[in-house]
Amino acid sequence: MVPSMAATKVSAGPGETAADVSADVREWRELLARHADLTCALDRALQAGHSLGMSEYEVLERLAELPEHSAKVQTIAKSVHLSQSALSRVIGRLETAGLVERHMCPEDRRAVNVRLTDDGLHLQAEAEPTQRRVLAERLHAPLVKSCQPPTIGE
Amino acid sequence: MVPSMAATKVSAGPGETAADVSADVREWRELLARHADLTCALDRALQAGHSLGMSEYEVLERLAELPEHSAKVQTIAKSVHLSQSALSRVIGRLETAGLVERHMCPEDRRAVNVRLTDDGLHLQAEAEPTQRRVLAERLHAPLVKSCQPPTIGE
DNA sequence: AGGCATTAAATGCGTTTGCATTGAATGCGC
DNA sequence: GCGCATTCAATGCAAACGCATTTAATGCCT
Repeated sequence: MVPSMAATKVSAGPGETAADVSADVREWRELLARHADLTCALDRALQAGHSLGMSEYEVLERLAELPEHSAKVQTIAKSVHLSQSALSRVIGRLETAGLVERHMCPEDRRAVNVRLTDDGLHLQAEAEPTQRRVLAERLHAPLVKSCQPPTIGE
Repeated sequence: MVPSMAATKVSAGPGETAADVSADVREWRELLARHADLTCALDRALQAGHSLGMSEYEVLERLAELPEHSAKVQTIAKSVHLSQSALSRVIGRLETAGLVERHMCPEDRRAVNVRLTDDGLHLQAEAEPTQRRVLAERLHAPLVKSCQPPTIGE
């Protein structure tokens, strides 16, 4: 081994053994597993119940949290884990669905203001309990690696 | 404030207020942020240093962990967060790159054994320190939401 | 043995994503 | 005022994913 010597911050003391390293790996794998489980379950629940994808819901949620229910694309981009281009398209889909409106920003004509419509606000309010329920069910539940397609029999 | 409160099972009494619920949401957002940060950083590091995507690396890693460096597709599928079809294609790419070989399984001719080649084993061994380094750097680091494209100037 | 549900892996297809680029608007320096 | 680098959002494009389907091999049941 001894690949690149200094692994960033040196862990003080004798901690830097293989045990610690694989502790990182184990933690990373748990994170991956939890993320996959929740992502999958949330996406299914939101899609089935409200015809929304996770990314779409996330944008609606951020807007709903603001008092004015409106923000510039660039602002939304900072609180959502999507590339600028992907966000632009998500907003496009939401607009097509009538859930948000795009308005030109008067102070900076490059920017675009995205505002929740009444429909959008309603839909977010409807979908929120679904999200909360899934989170409550699975965020701390033991991992079972079950995220098959709807399991047609159910 | 009441941090360890069991949120999963129904909270008896008046506990089920917005505070508890949004604790779930906060935790979920942190998970999302951490996942995005690590996924992005790992993908970049693996791609830049070894021309590997995260999914490819994950499969190589799983195989490298086995004493025989070989497993059925179906077995790999259980330890990796990919759909069966996505996994099939990842293996296809790895095969094209000469990192694994596909062999028909003699006992069950439907199944396919995937075996690490020497090249694959080497590459995994090379890439592992990269992965570990990124994990050590970012798994517990404060979140900064920085995952722009390579920031060309650097 | 013959038929039928089941399981394994691969593939067609549509969707979503990110990178790179484009086109427009801004603002800073001169 | 006039360029020129910068910033914002949208779009072309290719990569990767998941779902549904397909093809092949099994196993069971009669």
